[in-house]
Amino acid sequence: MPLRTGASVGIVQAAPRVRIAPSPTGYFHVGTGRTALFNWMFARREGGTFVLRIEDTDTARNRPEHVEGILSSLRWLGLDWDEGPYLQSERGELYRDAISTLVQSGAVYACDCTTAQIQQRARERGGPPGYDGFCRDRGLDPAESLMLRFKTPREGTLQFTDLVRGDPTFPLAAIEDFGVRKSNGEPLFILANVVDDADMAITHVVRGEDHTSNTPKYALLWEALGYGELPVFAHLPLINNAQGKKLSKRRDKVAVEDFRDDGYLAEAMVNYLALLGWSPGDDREILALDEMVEAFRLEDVKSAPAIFDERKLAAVNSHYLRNLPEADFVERSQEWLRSRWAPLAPLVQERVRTLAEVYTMADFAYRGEPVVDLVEWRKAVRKNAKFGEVLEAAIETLAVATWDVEGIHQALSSAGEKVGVANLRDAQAPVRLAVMGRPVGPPLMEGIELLGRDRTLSRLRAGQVRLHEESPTG
RNA sequence: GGCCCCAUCGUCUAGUGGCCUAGGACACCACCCUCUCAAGGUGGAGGCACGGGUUCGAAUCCCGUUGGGGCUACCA
Repeated sequence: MPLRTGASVGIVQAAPRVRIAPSPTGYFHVGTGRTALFNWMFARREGGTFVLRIEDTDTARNRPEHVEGILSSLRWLGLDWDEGPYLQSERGELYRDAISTLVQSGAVYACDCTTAQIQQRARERGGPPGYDGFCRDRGLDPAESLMLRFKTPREGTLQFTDLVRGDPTFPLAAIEDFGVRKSNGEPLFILANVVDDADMAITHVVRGEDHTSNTPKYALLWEALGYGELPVFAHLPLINNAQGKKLSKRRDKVAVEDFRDDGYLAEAMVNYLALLGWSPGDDREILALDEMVEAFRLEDVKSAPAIFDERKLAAVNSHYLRNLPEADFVERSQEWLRSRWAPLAPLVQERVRTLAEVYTMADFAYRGEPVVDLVEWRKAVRKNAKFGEVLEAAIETLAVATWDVEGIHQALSSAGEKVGVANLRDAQAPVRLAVMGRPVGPPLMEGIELLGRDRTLSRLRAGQVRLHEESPTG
């Protein structure tokens, strides 16, 4: 049970405890990075504790190896945590206890509705989508393998303290009977989240604005569990793309590790992220970590969303790069070069005759666009009547391929079959030329895997354009 | 649709009723410096979404309109 001295004693304000609670999705979102940064700055500024908790309750989706990606991204950014990582997957007992408390007090009830049934009823009702409380009074046995839902009050309002956006008020009637436990017995996000925040004595919940509407549910659960005084909230504005939509993996570059791989310095990344939604209140734009900590106040965080502008990030980055002592610059650029080279080296070892040849076998991985050997390109086009068709088919199959050597191999094979080329080699030559620019080089599949889907596809498309330009009509 | 939130140059922001002829940064343009390109320096263009109030005075307070975003899962 958390103890908050500040309110009751009124003299000693307890040191705040904050947390970052990412879920292992396979990459570390820049928005999560910024949330982590703000939590971290707040904790450091106030002499508080920064807790790392991995929210991996969804066993069907989370992969344990993804946790390492979270840790390494946090370390790269320089955001050291004081406690954790705590894994929710190892804290099941806590959630089960909380659930049985809720069952005993009658705060929750069992529900056997399927999603389809819920939607069906909503349609017939003609009203808003969402759960209608159908099972509330059916008295289903909560001991069964059924989903458990929280009995949300049907009237009244609920308000909570939010340091960045005033104190939002929600009408309780708008909050449906949300689920707290899956039918397989696993806790749902909101339950685990609340139980852990209480157990870890979190005093300030600093998270993205996308959680604002979860907060009433959070508060309801918190109260039902008898946890006492609610934490203070701070919902940070979201980071949007140029279209004004929240950054998503599907359309945008969002993974912290992608920025690292593209050659951004961690200190530049942190500096830029800090300035998204916050400013020290004066005209300073370039700030060292300790200067940011010194000036940081949650109350100064803006409540309007910000658009992520990579050009400005690049400007901040170039500033840091220029100001590096020469020896550091040498060291860090070498380190970056090496990280790209390491996975490639074993692939070219048995092909090069001199170390100098390493360069021409590897440059495709370093350049934005490959250096295309036009003599070889034309020769290959002449020899293969289906050159263009192969590129076309490869774009289609690679766009949806599983991104590993096996998946890429399958994609290229089926592309070859689709256009009816005699053997796999004929299907590969055009792809290799388009992607690597040369007829020889590292193994195609491995090279493509390393390059990544986006760059591979854009090179194939560039290849199609080149094909047209190279062969005027006739 | 319902609920919540937001609104200063293209973008990130300063601004919390008079210091605002709205400041800075990125991007853009011009010039200077310069063996090139950068970097650096100087200057320029560019904004308070709209309409009502409140006030001696509104970017700042209130209301409305418009526009935008988030949430609305047995994901987190």
